Order: sequence, then C-alpha cells, then structure tokens
Amino acid sequence: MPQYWLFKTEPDTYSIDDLKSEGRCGWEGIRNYQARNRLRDEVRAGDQVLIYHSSCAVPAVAGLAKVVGEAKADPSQFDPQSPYFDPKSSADNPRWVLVDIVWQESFTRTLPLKRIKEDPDYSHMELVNRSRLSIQHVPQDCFHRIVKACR
DNA sequence: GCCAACGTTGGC
DNA sequence: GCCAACGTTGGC
Repeated sequence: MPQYWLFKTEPDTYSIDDLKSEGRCGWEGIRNYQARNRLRDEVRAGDQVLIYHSSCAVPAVAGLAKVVGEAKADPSQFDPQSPYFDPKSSADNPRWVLVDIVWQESFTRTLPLKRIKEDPDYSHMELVNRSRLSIQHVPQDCFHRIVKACR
C-alpha cells in the first residue's frame, strides 16, 4: 500500500512544470529535522506525492509525482555554491537526505489553499494545521478528493 | 513588506 | 535541559 504525501516547493525556484520537463529529480534542500526524518524513515518507493506551490500568488496543490528509490544523502549539503550548503554536515555522516521523484501529472485545475481551508473535510490536514512542515502526510481520503478536484 | 507561528541555537 | 534570542517560513 502506497502512502500519500505533500511536498512543498516555491514555483519560482522549482515548479511542477520544471519537474515535468526534467521527468525525474532529487528533492533537494530539505533542511528541517522532522521533514528529514520522514524522508528517511517513512517515505518509500511507490508513494504518491502531491506537489504544492507555496510563497506565490495563488498557493495551491499543483500536480502529482511518485517516489522512486529510497532516501539518500542530499548532495547539495556538500556544495559550497549551493544555497542548501551545510558546513556542519560531513560526507561520512551526512545530515540531510533526499528522495528521487518522477513527474506524473501537472494539474490544469489546481486546488488553491483557500479552497482547502474552506472545506471541513480537509480541516485535519497538516496543510491546515502544521503549514510550515515541508514534507506532509496526507490522509488517503483527502488525497483522493484532492486529485479528483484537480481533474 | 508585515508579522504570526514555528524552528534552531547557544549561554548558562 | 531551559529558555531567550534569533532566524525562517509562508500566507496575506
């Protein structure tokens, strides 16, 4: 049984259509311990991922992706040129991980945060209650409702 | 650009 | 291990 997640991204930096053109990417730059722990301990190959656009004109669920492979060290933590560089991390004891995801769908009809907040059926989502967490668990029923609303 | 909420750091 | 100070996130 796959699990369902929501990954946040700022579309000015990396959007669902950037993922579409790449096909596959390592979801780099997660620098929060709880989010990391989820990537490392809970996110599995085959899990479904809603891609959410934050810090933009219309914050919204924008697309669908799938996890491939297991968590591994995020190379950007070792790159001094990267905004995600972490001088306190070391190659023999990496602090941050990423997972690879593949593009599945860019929604023509996105689901704005505003609409999610208005709907009581979504009131227990982390997007509503724990909005700052960048790797969010999505209840199965919410996942299916969101995908349906976007098609 | 503001600011509330939340996460991290580091002195003690 | 507490907690004040500070930094970041992200909606508005």
